[in-house]
Amino acid sequence: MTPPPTPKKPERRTTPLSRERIVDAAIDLLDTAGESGLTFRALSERLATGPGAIYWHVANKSELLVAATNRVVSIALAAQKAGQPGAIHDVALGLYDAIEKHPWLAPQITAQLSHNPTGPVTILIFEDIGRQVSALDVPASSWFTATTALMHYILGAAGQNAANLARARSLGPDADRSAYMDTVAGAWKQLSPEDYPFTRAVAEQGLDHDDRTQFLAGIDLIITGVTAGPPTA
Amino acid sequence: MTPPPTPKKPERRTTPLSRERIVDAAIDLLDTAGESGLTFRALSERLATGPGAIYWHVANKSELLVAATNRVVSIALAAQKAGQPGAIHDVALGLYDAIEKHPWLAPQITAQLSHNPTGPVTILIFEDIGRQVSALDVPASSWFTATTALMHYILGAAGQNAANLARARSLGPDADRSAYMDTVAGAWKQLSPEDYPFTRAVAEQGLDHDDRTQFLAGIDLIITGVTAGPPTA
DNA sequence: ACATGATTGGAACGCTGTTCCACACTTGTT
DNA sequence: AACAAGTGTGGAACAGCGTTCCAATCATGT
Repeated sequence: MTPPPTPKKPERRTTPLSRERIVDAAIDLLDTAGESGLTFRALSERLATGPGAIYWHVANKSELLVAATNRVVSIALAAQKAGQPGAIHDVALGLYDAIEKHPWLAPQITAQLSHNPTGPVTILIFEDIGRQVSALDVPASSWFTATTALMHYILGAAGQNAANLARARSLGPDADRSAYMDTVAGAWKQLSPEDYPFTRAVAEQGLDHDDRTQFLAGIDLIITGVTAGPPTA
Repeated sequence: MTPPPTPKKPERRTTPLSRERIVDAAIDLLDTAGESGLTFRALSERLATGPGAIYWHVANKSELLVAATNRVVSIALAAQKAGQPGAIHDVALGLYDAIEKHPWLAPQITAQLSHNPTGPVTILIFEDIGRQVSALDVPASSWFTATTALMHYILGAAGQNAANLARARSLGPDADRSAYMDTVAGAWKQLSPEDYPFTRAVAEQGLDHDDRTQFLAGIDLIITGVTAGPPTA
């Protein structure tokens, strides 16, 4: 509605290269080209600049990865209501879906849990899961254990699922997760019955083909443990 | 007792550079110099050879990491007896100790769970944990969920603990885990009570200073969930 | 004594994250 | 209107990485 040709603000240039734009491009690159696809040269090209310019806005690659992770996690956890029944499912599925959409996320989060336990990503997730745990009817003494157990299960299982999906897709666009799980079960059935009786037995009974149901079963298992048996603190 | 100078077997040369020796050196390098310390050049130097020679015995770095992981995990899980009460604790602590001794192990295992779900490391761990689960008095339908939950918790929690330990050591040789946990709790107490009520509450009540007890509490929590509440399959 | 094939180790290639610096552009002051 | 200052840019250059290549060496069968 106001298109005079360069009036007062000549608009520095087309899209002036901000930290936000860099993080956006980084996330896009990670999603499309994978973890190893994020390089400063590829990023430069996509942003139509040189590698040096990026370093004006971002200290190094590590900080860039933290920022990208933080952004995605924040969005995933943004819309949560506390205290409601099934609220843990919402938080868990929020992370689950984010990790499925961004397969690089799970390794990144676990790496940041290790390298920076007081960092924003760590606290964001811990707080969000923990809030649902504290709404459960359990003594405060088991909060930490319960939250930790849930967090590790969510990140591990969701990461595993995302990896399975990515692998299934790489085997051909027609093959879905279901077909891929059959492949895995098939491989497991080849194992020696003497050395690997359990894995074979599980393979025989068939792997679950509904990933979300399987994931939530694990969540419920832990919740059951939390509410059923605090061993008298 | 038999020191004739080079009798029949002149002994090719001092230590002829086998795949086993390479893996040994790699593990040593990972333990002492960390994940980023394992390079083919450092490895060459330690083995008194060139980078090219290593490639005769090992296809690439990825395969070398798989072999190193496999070796350490195999040893950690070697002495396990099935079916005994508390056997899950033994398996869990076996992995826990191995990860504490080799801080690079947890990230490696989770990466291999993703990249190669039918690989030896994956199956080794899954089988060993699962065997203890199947000895529990639960229906076979919950075996997969229970084993998965335990596996992810063990790897996540043990990895976190190892990272904490490494971090504590890097802050000074006198500081132990206990002092480090106080540091973390201190940082958490600085958080805004409005945005992070749960994390603050947990920090106030103090973090557990006995890492193994804390770890086993999580294991027991999951086991309780497994035995108490299969929600009527 | 020779030929063969299994090993070795150093040089070289392409890639990475990162640093450096000469250049443009915007802005505030005269 | 002209200039100084400082913010932002982008391309060149560096060290180090995994990996490949190949001429030289060793152990061995003939």
